Amino acid sequence: MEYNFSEIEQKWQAEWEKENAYSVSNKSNKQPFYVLDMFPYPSGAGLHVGHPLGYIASDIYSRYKRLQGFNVLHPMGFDAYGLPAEQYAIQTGQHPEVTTNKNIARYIEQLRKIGFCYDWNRQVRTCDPAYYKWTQWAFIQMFNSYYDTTLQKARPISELIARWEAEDPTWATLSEREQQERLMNYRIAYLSDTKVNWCPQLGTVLANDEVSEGLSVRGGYPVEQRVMRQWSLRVSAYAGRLLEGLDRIDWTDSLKETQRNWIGRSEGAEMQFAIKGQDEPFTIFTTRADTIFGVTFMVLAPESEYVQRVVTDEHKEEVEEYLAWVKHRTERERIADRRVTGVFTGSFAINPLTQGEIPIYISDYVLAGYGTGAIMAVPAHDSRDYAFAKHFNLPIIPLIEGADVSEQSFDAKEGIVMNSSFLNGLEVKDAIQKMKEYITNTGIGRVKVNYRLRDAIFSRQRYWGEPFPIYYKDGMPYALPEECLPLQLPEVNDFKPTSDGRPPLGNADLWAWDEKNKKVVNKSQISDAKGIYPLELCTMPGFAGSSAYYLRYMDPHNDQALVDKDVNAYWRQVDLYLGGSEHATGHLIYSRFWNKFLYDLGYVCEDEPFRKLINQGMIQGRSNFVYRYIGEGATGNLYISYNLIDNPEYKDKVQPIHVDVNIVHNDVLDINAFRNWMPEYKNAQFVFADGTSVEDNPYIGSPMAPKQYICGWAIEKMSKSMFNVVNPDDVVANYGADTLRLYEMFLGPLEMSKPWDTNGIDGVHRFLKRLWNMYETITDEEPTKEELKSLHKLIKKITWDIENFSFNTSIPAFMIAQNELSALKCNKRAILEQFAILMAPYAPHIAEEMWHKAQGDQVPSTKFVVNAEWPECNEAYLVEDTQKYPVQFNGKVRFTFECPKDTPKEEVEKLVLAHEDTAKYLAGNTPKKIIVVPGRIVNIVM
RNA sequence: GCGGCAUUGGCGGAAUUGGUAGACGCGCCAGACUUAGGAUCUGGUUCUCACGAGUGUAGGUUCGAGUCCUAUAUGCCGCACCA
Repeated sequence: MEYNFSEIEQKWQAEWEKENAYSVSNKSNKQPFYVLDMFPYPSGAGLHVGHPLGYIASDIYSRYKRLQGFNVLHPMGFDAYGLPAEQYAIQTGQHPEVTTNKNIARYIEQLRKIGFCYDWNRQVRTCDPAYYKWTQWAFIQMFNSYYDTTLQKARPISELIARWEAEDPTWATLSEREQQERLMNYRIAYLSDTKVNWCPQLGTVLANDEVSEGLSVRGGYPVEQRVMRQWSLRVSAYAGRLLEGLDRIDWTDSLKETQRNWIGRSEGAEMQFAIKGQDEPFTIFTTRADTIFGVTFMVLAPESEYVQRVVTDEHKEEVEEYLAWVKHRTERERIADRRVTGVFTGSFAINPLTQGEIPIYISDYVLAGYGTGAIMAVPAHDSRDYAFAKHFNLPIIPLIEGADVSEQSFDAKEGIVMNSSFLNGLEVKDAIQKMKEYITNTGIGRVKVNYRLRDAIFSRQRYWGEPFPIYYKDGMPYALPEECLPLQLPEVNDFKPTSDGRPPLGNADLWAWDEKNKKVVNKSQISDAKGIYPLELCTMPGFAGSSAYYLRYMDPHNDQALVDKDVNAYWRQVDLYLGGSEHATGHLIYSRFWNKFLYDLGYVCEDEPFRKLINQGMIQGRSNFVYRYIGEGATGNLYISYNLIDNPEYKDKVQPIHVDVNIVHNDVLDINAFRNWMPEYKNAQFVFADGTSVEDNPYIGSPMAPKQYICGWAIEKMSKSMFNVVNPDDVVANYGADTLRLYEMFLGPLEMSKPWDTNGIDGVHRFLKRLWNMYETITDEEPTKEELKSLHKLIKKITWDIENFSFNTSIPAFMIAQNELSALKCNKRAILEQFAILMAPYAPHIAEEMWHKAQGDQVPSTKFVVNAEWPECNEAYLVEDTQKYPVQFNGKVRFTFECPKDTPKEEVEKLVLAHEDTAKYLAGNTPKKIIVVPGRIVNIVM
């Protein structure tokens, strides 16, 4: 019987849906297990074969755990807010919600076809008010909390107020506005004037992880620095805990390193330097306190608040000029042009140890956002200080024996210290330690740990995002009462910023807060007297909605809490999280921060959200090329087969052109499809692999004309412009979901990046067909020792593979076992039943069918596949069941019809001719021949 | 510059705790069935005529190394004027 994958897969998908087979209960005596995929942003392009890689792996693991008796939570949802839908809205006027819902529908359809065991009842969408209610709720909690540095955790800000009321007599004397301003310095979600990454083309602010090399990650537009009043989240308060938490979770080393890098802990000292002629000293941060005897100048960041204090009158003009110049430089220019720049302030600092006078400079190589925005420069032992000293002709004092600083600085923290008074003769490491003790004891400074991690800027000047549950009274922000959530995103008639440059929500009319009646009213009514105030115009960034979605899946329909306490206590945390490493410094930092915050306030029971995390590799595209002849006498219509392009007559006379990989099979071009692909290739002529141009027969590789045009190939990013996008729907239609699943796993180790190469998928498909045939007749005989041995080897191997996420090595194991059993002519029920169960996580549809067959269930299927070829026909239909799909099939038609089992050859031929589908396609023509071959494929040749 | 990961036939890759290197698949070669093969099945396929050699390169540890150590090269990824 033919392996009719599409029939089998549709049948079981419908069955699973009908039975609600994968819905999960929060009440169970079983042990819980939570497997999560990073939810996708539903882009307009739909899924390509790279997307399901991780989903397939997590699905295998989920099904395995389920078969082991765990209660497995395996949900899916959509990260629905984002720039592309909004950009599209600006261009077309189409509401982002419409676009987004359309894209989501397409994603769901694509995902369903692959046979995942998601509990769709738990689907979440970040743009759904019932969902973003809890995003806004979390924001209010952050607004109403502060970070207690003694307890090292977030506490309600009411505790801070109570303490000030009790201990600080000035508190009561402050006006409400002054009190609010003071509180703002402590809130975990706070408003401040911050230097931000402003992207003019996108018209919005971006977080650090959304900017790369001075360009926006989305769109690649230039980004400049600007000071704006913005919401931020005090992520930096959690830097230490985010770092230390990494030691307790099971993530890959590379990902942990990336996060450690991003958090950037460095242990050093803060030291105070007096300014000559002033009372107040200023503070610098250094990790090399031991080099203080080599300080020959000081440098301030241009934005440093110390600048105005130290600039003398005669240098004022020069300094202002420099500051203006720095301000105008974009981030990109700064990165590209790293020439030494700077200016002298006219002031001198006093070295606290030598009492020597040291000139103070301003330069943009010192960053305002790190440490104190001021440094002591030791040119002999810091390459940046060295370059600066050389440029301004400042002295360089070597402090380490044997270090040659005539050409470059000696940055290494090793060697014996010299020229350093009481540190002389010590190893650098010991000198650092001794100096730390010295400055602590003398009070010159203190030991300090600094982090590179900055607070997350949380405002976006965009429409398509969560509105802030915030209104402004007397210029200060106030949170909406929790019971008023969600604050729904209002309608606007224009998605662009307003003409006076305010964010798009400035276009909304119904956008003011009536404090007394607790409702949204028209903004024309705004008046302090009536207690009607303006609402915040910014929306939240993309990471807001994705920071706690894993908690919401636990209890998605709860309208009383983000997640019920008991439910949270049952699932606890994500046991296995799968997704791309591109989220290492964004989502995976923010989520951990968000979770730790909720943990501090007692809303969740685990400090870390994701116990084990695996990064699946990216799937790259494998592009195909044809080679246009551009040598002498070229018409632009001649294409040379890849195997010939190095021949002397063609060498350097061909131009590679991307060709759609979907009209290339195993690197052989479908020449008719190529001619129909685009008008410019309509009259294409070829030099085939055999070196001739004669086309005896239009069928590729036909025996009557063994003409093959071989394409070249290259590994590139999968993208539309390279014509190398492979759609999973096409693979499912041609080979079935089970083949797709097995093949994606078979490609290589999950974590590694690898190209999608369709060559080779036939091998996996063949295996399934062979396996299928083993279930033709099943006996109740006792299995032999050999057969059992083969099965048990397989059980051991598959178990090990899944436990170790080594899915790629399972497919060979299945193949070997199938081969062995088939060599033993094994068709015993006991064996085949077990085989089906082992296959179930990997290829669930065929496994269900096989298992039912092994159980002796009636599984009727008498369909034949008919392949018919029409040379003249460009359009044809693929008929399956009762549905009719148009296909571009190069003059070939494929459809199915029913016919009793074991019908003789001649009888089948007659039946084919008599069949109504055949009649439809024959359209009065008489076929040259009908061929029935052992695989029960019927070929009709016209 | 700092950090992480990788490197095995024509190709993707396997070798799980230091123990027969190249499993399995693709491709290729030969054969069978066929008007035909683009279907299916069978056999072969690291290199070398062979002796032998062989896991990027050079050393080391070991009875034994793809696997451990040292150095080095190449590629990919992350961070990067972070004091």
